[in-house]
Amino acid sequence: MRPAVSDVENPLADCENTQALDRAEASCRARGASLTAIRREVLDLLYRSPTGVKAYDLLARIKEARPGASPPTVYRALDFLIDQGLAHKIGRMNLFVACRHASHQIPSLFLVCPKCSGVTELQEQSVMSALSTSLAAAGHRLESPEVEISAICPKCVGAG
Amino acid sequence: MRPAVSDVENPLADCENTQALDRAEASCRARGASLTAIRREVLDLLYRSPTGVKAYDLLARIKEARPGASPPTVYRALDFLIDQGLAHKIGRMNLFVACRHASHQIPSLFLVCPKCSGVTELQEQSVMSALSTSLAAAGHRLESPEVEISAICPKCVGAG
DNA sequence: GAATGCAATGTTATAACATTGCATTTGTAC
DNA sequence: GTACAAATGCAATGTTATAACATTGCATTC
Repeated sequence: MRPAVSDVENPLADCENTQALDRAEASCRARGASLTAIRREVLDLLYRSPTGVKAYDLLARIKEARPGASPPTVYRALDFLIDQGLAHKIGRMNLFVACRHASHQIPSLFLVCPKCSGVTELQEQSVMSALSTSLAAAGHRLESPEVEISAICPKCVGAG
Repeated sequence: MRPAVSDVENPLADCENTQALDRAEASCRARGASLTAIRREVLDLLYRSPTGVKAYDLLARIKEARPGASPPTVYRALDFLIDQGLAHKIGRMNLFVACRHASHQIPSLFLVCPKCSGVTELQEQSVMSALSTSLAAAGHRLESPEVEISAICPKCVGAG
């Protein structure tokens, strides 16, 4: 199966993550919220798992540094990050992913690969405007900026 | 909250359901599969719950007639119905719905209301073609004919 | 500097959702 | 009627998520 968390040491990526974490911290503060140590650690783990990670895998990783961590520890952090627009939940797969897009003016598509469980975030104006129009016509209103779609990823398409 | 299962007696609907069940049985047989009693009962319960129903609510209903029923009883039936294209699972809500469209040549949108958990199935050519184009451009291939979207339903939009 | 308020976290337990594995029965082809 | 596959019964377990309550740490007020 897929690794729970990116397993390659990569100092360059670490550096990018630190910057992203600092930006996230600033944007939380700007909203009067605080990216505490736990939340920052969870977000860091999400950044290191670009194709999504499960809550209990996160818990296992968090426990390495914080042996007392329990399910609520990670679920609270995840709820916070989702509230802050820093992460998304992929309902179909019970998978959590960091949001790579600074702000969600445009709703995102999440392509979930049913073969490898990988998640790709995509922003497509054309799809979203067609969607908005159809929803409005049906009397519905798009609520969440997250639309999940099962789609086989390029790697798995190739693998057959 | 919403009722687990449609609670109004309605002989007319019963009749429609019987016809739909018979059609479903025929289409299974045509594919070399068999819509057994349990599966038929589960599908019947799905038909009576147009906005979706949870697996353990189904289990409770099934147990009324079959006291020995257990989680695998309903999950196996649901898996079968999904394989046969007679039902869908809404991952975000752990909700199951009957499919109202005879065949899924066209993928369906499932509008899941985050307020009342109701599910509406919608077929929109324009959205789906925009989606197919974008996915193809990104190297992905739509796998499941089911696309779930969180959207507030007309009733809840009105309720504010 | 004690008391208060409050957000975050710790801790335990349990609810809710889903699957595995294996024994038994049923249906059906030969 | 034997043999085989499909379906079901059943118990246990695995997985995901939340409830309920206690504690900590820090800022503010008195």
